[in-house]
Amino acid sequence: MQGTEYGDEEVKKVMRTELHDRLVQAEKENRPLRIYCGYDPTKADLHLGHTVTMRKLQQFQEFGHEVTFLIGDYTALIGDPSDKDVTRPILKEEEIRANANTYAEQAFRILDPKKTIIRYNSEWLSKLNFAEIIRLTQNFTVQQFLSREKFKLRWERGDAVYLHETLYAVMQGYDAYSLKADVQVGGTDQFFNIVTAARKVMTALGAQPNIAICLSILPGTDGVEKMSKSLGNHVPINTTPEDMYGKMMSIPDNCMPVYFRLVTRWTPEKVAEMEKAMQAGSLHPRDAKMALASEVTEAFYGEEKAKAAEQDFVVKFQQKSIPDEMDEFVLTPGQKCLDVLVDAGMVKSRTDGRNMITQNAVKLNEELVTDWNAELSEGVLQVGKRKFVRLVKAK
RNA sequence: GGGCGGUUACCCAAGUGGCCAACGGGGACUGACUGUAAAUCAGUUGGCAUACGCCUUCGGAGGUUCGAAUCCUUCACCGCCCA
Repeated sequence: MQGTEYGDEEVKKVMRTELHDRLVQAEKENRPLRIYCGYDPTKADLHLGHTVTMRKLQQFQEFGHEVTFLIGDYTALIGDPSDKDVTRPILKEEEIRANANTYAEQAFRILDPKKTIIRYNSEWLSKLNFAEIIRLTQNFTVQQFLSREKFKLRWERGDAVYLHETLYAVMQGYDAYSLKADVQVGGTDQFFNIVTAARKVMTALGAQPNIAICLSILPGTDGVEKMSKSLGNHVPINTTPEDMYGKMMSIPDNCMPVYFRLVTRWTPEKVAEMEKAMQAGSLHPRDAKMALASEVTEAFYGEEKAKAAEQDFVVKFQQKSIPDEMDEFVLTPGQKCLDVLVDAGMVKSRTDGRNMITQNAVKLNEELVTDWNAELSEGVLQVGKRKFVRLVKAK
């Protein structure tokens, strides 16, 4: 149950008991538990935040349970109103399909492809007829939806709450029913969808309600907002080991504990131990964060590449020396420093380049460049802390 | 359908004829300090120009004026109220 959060101790207790009972029941029936988590293919790239639930799925997988990775191609037609306080733009079907394709591939960096069942919810949702939908919605009152925080907020502000948005939770409930799910994994923002909607739909249709595993929301690299690409505080999955390691090092100290629980493979004992050591002062927060960055990077890229990424980080940022690999830029005779900065894409404009130079941000071979008309020789040109380019002469 | 209010740079937001490339805040970037943490201090944040200055920008188009983000006309979008 590491990293779970229900906002209510009672609910947590109930879920814990139910999970225990269900395990016993499944054992008797000589079958594994059926676990699932749904992902709406609304973006092309996944980030670390998405992997929180995948990691939980993976843990179940390790214990031999049956895991379904559900791609919400049909729910993506609506877009989950849970995590937004504004109406979502509606995606085109082609976009959804394109995104869906990249999802599974990225998910398999965590989940075992051989043990994972991939399903699309259009499979059953597209077959429902109007009468069936009416019967499903009879289980809910408008008040239930209006009392949800996100809808309530919009209601009070006088913003639109569209009728179709209420169907999202109903659809998710029908997913759980169709999959005969024992357990549904999701973020705390899924609490309503899982606990209220899915369990109700399942019960109404005569099935055993599924058990919710709600996980805390992973904050972004700013340490405050929920990780999301649009806020620019995300750690993408499709990136380089160096970038991933570096991004991990930029998270604030105070959100390390959340990261420990949500994105590492560490046991609760190990986490407790590290936190204790940090408090006692025997573990430097920086070293703890490096361990965290290594662990996360290793989970995606393997031990060897993670070690290399760490080395790269130490060299580049802690010792502030110049990295081995960087892009090359071929000098043209007569080209001034400012031209090089602009042409090599190191600065966004000549004005910006001038500012950088006057702010002592430009170095050639570790020597400050103060004249933007200087003609540069071969070597390594650096702007700010992390932009490097190797200047070479034309052959 | 009628009345009123709004649309300013990445975001929020001030500006209601010249002193406006446009106050302030947030964010971002750079430097100092450091652990690519936090906090703090200093600077930059339309483009071109090593300066003087010039050019483009305040929802779109047109107009008034020596001069417009600011006034007028019109179009588009958004919000509030009445029907």
